[in-house]
Order: sequence, then C-alpha cells, then structure tokens
Amino acid sequence: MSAQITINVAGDERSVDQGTTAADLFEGDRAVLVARVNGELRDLAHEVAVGDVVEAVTAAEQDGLDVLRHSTAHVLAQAVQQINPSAKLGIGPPIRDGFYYDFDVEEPFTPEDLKALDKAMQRIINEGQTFVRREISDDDALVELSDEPYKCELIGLKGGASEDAAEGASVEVGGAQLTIYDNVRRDGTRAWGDLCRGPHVPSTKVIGNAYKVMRSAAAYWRGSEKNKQLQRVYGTAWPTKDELKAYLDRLAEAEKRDHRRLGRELDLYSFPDEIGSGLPVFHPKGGVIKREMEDYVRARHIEEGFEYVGTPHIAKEQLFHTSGHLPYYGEGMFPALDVDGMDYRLKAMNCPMHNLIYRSKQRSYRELPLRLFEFGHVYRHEKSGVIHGLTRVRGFAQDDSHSYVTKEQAPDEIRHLLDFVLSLLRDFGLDDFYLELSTRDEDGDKSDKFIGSDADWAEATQVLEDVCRETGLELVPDPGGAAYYGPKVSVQARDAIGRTWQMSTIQYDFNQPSPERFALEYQAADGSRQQPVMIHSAKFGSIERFVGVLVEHYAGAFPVWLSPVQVLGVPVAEEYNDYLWDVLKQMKAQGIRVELDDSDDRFPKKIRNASKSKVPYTLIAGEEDRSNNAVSFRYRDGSQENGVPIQIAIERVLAAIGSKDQVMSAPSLTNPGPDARPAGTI
RNA sequence: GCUGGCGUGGCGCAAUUGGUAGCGCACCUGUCUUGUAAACAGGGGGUUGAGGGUUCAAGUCCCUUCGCCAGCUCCA
Repeated sequence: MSAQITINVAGDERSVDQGTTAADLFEGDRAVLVARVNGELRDLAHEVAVGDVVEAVTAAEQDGLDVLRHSTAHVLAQAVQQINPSAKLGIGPPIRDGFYYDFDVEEPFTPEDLKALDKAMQRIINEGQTFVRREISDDDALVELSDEPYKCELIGLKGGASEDAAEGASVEVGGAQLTIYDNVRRDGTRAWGDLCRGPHVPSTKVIGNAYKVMRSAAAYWRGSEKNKQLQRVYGTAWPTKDELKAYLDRLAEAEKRDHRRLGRELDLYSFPDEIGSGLPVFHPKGGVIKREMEDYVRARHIEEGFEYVGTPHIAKEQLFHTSGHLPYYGEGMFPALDVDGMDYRLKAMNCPMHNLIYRSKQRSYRELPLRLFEFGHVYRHEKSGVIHGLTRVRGFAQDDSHSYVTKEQAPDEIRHLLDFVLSLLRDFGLDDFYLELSTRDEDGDKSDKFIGSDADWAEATQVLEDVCRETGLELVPDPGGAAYYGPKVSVQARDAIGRTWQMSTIQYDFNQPSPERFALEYQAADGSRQQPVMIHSAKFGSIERFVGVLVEHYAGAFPVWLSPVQVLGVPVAEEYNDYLWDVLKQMKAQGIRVELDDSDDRFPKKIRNASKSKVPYTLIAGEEDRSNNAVSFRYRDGSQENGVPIQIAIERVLAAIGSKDQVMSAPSLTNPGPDARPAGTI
C-alpha cells in the first residue's frame, strides 16, 4: 500500500505509486533508452518524484544516440581491461558518428587487438549486463579508483577547473555528485565499473550488433601537447545494424571522392616528393579547372570594385616585424633566407604588401573604400603531420583582398563582402552554409595571443556579429579563434555528402594599420588625417584547397564550365573520325574544350574510357549520324540522345557552359537541361 | 611536431621460415575497328623511397633519413 504521487509524462498528468521508475512508465517500449526528467537525462532506473516532468528519450534524438554511444564506449573499456587488466582508463565520450575511449597501455593496439576487442565487446553485450548507478563520495572514489590515475586526476579537477578539463571529461565528472556505473551480469555479479556521470542505457543488450571498432591512434591526455599521449580507440555505434551499414557505406563513398585519389585518376595534379611535402603541381587538366576559377573570380572581383594588384613572394624580414606577424606567427613561417647578409622571408600573408601599396601615396577619403585584390602566393611552414592533399599545403595562392575603409564604412563593406563571397560560392555549386564567428577569449587569460584594447575588440566583434545576423544564416560562436589582430567570420560550406569545409574568411582588422605599424592614413573631408580600418577577406581561402573541395563535392564530375574536357568525341569506327573532328572543330571555334578519341581502341573501350574520364558530353558519330548531319549525345549517367543536329548540339553545350549548370543526364530525363534555362552571364 | 602503420615499374597489387622480384591496367609495336563500360598478339620498363649495417645471401632483419596514411596537437 504505497502513496500516490502526481507527475507529468509526455505532457499528460499521471498519478503513480511512489517508487515508480522511469522504466515502469515506459514499460514495453524497448526503444526508450533513458528518460528526460525535468530536463535532465536520467537512467530508466531513476525513481520519479512528485511534480516531475518526464519524457522518453530514444536513439532517434541526439541525446539518446549519445547515451547509446557512451554506453558502447563503456563496453569497449570493459573489453580492453578484460584483455589487458593493466590498461589505465582515460575518458570515453560520444562523438559525431560514434565514440572513443582513451587508454594508457604499455603496447599500442594492433589491428589484431582491435579485432579481438570487437569480439570481446560482443560477448559482453550478449551477457546482457545492466548499468547500475552508484553514488560515491570523492574520498571513497579516490580509494576505489586508486589504480586509475587519470580518473583520480579528473576527480581532483571536478569543480573549479572544469573549464580547463579536456573536451569530453564532463561525461565522467560533470556533476557535483560523483557516481560510478557498475556493469552487473544477470547472475548479479559485478563485471566491471567506471567513474561516470551517466546516464546509460539499461542493458548492454540494447547495443546489439550495430557497433564497430574503427581504429586506434594516439591522443594527448586532456588535449594538451605537453601531456602524455594515450592510445585512443575509436568506435561507431548506431541504433540499428542498417544504420551502421549506411554509415560504413557513407565512408566508402567519401573515400571514392577523395580528391587525392581522383586527382590521380583524372590526371589533375600530383605531389612530387622531389618538390617537397605540401607543394602540389597542377597538370594540364587540373590547370584548366584552376584557370577557369581564377579567371572567373578575378572578373567578379573587378566587377565588385576591387583593383587587381601583384606582389612578390618574398620580402625582407623586417616587413613582417613591422606588420607584427613575426613575434606572433614566426613558427608558421619558413625560416629566413640569407641574401648577402640580409634576411628575407617567404611571405605567409599578403596584407603587409598591400599595406605598402596603400601607403605608396597620400590617400583621400574620396578613394575609400579602396579594395586591393590578388592571387597572393603564400608559404606556411605547416607541421609535417598536418599536410593533407590540396586541403592543407605549404605553398598556395589566396584569393586575397584587403578593403581599406573608414570606420563608418566598415559595416557596409563587411556586408558587401559577405554577400559577395556567398554569391561566389553559389556560382560554384555550394549553397548550404553556416557562419562561424571567431572572437577573442572572454576571460582574457590568453590575451597575450591578441593585440588591441578590449573596447576595440568589443566594437569590432559587434560589427561582425550584426552583419552575420542579417544574413539569416546559422551563426556558430568560436571563442578564442580570432586572428591576433581582430575577430573574423568564416563561411562554412556543406558539400554534396554533408561534410563541412571552411571557405571564406572575413577579418576585421583595427590593429595592423595602426600608427606604430604601417601608419596608414587618409585625409578626411575636414582636412584631418584619419586612420582607416582594413578588412581582410579570402573568398575561397586558397585556390588549391578550393579545387580539392570542388573535386570532392562533385566527385570529379564537374559542371560543364569547369570540366577540363567538355566534349569528348567518340567515333563508332575509324571511318567517322573526320566527320566527328569536323563537328568538334566547330565547337572548338566557339571556345568549347574538345577532344577526339582517335586511338585504335574499339568502340566499347572508348565508351568505357569516356565514362571513366567523367566528361560531361560524349559525342558519338556513326553512319546514322553522318548521313543526317547530326551527332549523338551520351551523358554521364549513361543516358543518351541520338540524332541531334550539329548546330543544336553546339548551342546546347554553349548554353550549359554559360549557365554554369551541372549536366549529368539527357535533357528529357531528370532535369530540364540547359536548353530550358536562360543563358545566364559568363 | 607526437603516436602507430606503410613506402615494390606511371597506377593498383603479389613475392613461402631471409634464397632468381612477378601479375593486371597503362605504355610501345603489329593485326584489327560500323552503335554504348575492357579486341588479339608481341615488346619495353623496377639496383624494391634514399643512405648505412647484419648475413654466404636482404624487398624481407637492424639503424638513420625522406615521404605517405590515420589520429592527436596546430591551422594568424
């Protein structure tokens, strides 16, 4: 005979016995992993109290999925300590697509170890162990976990220093009350336990077989280079086996799109060892993509009021002291070159040189905004381990501009730049964005990384934030990520398979042109001398990287205007070479990039090669076409349109180039095709 | 930079316990070429990333170095 209490379950008032658990409320629904009680996630074993508002949480929502993954991480840790009892535990939080757990072990994990772990995990899961929460005092925890030095360190950090704790540590010691989660077998024996804030799924059974141990790698304890490296095991976990499979398929798809692989397969660029790490070379076909981009971007800049300039790759070292880069950024630059006793540096940024162009004569307020733009080739001494294909290199061209404006003009200029970069990205087929606002740290204890007064920072940050809000795009804060001289906003673009890439950056700089640096000034209407502010902006960040991103976004199948070869002629037999070449010559005369496959391969082989090369238009001609003065189109998806009159064929290709459209299939099939669209501007 | 893994013809891969470096594609030559993803035959090409060492013998083992891959840290 127990007392009744009133609670709220999923919006409905209910009266239940005292001592009722969340599990009782959702009994029978096995999809429920944990409960949200008054907004806090709780184990299903949690007893509800008077007035509680209780909701079911399943793996369909992120919170539930995170709990599932975190519980899987516990199973992994149990498996590791089962196999190697001397392994010390680090932390094991859920992450995007899965989880990890860090271990301090004598020997790093081998691929065989990982397979063994996978199996050991399945055994643990099949045992149907329950996760049982147990509260413990700090002192008792330190005794119980005396063999786990990292856990003890986290207990010591609990509270005051939590800001400083490693990402993910909060899953262990997030609350004021320490808890240990014991894994208990069906026979009541304790299999394993871990200091953990929880909550967890009720039973390991819930994990099923929709998980996989992925890889291992070293990771610094608490994320600091100064600390010991632990061995991190990564895993993935999903609500169902099908979702696991879909995830693994996504990874395989991403691998097929890898721009390093496609660059080789499509003969776009390479990375010769002889030149050096992070120093790519563009082959003729990659050169076409790069040139089309550059030509277009240059033309658009000029339309938007930028003036095209040019500056050298190296400068006397003093220039970078003047700019303030050297004390702050010396490690990122290549070491000095001694030229007849004078130290020169490869430039890692273009702004100092643009400043000198600004300063080359007296400037009037009438000239502002003054916008200088170039493809500036910069060299950065990236650490050897971070270099990656075209996306992280040591030498690259920035599509870099600096706008010199009055303080009053700054908001408009930033708005102008943001609109401009978004329109440029859209022209290249990227149209799913969010913005990231990088600011100085709030708490000032890293302020030696930044120059300038608090008031100036606050003002500049506010200006950027206001403009970002106007776009209506999602805005993600990035505290501490600013440049040393000012806050920045960066445009993050999602590609065709949902990955995000940092593209454009716009940086508000109120420090570089300051009197003690470049002494930039202009004469105002009242005759006084004023200091401009400058706004740095790179639209694609780097040309090289953008090429890499486009290759992955399009999986090598570019829109027609960017395709290295736009039309590939394939004759049905040798006899039609001349006829087809005649058609291609007419296209070539219109500026279309054409090639004829006049090799002695047979027809089917030529089709195969055309298909593998991902050209947008394969133009086929045989007897039927020749006698009708026509050609046949074959598209990248294998669809086909026969008997197209030559003149219409030429117009169709030109229209697709002009519109910048993607063309994958015959016009009658999945899209209205270039003919149905206005020609657009080139 | 750190931890681990890996470097074999242009590319993708083989090579039992250390015991003659092979295959496919590509390339070259020849014979071929009539409608949608690989015609046939022959041929050339590698001192196994580089340097040093152990051994009768090293692609295989050891050291150094360069580079690549994954992750960490970094990315003004």
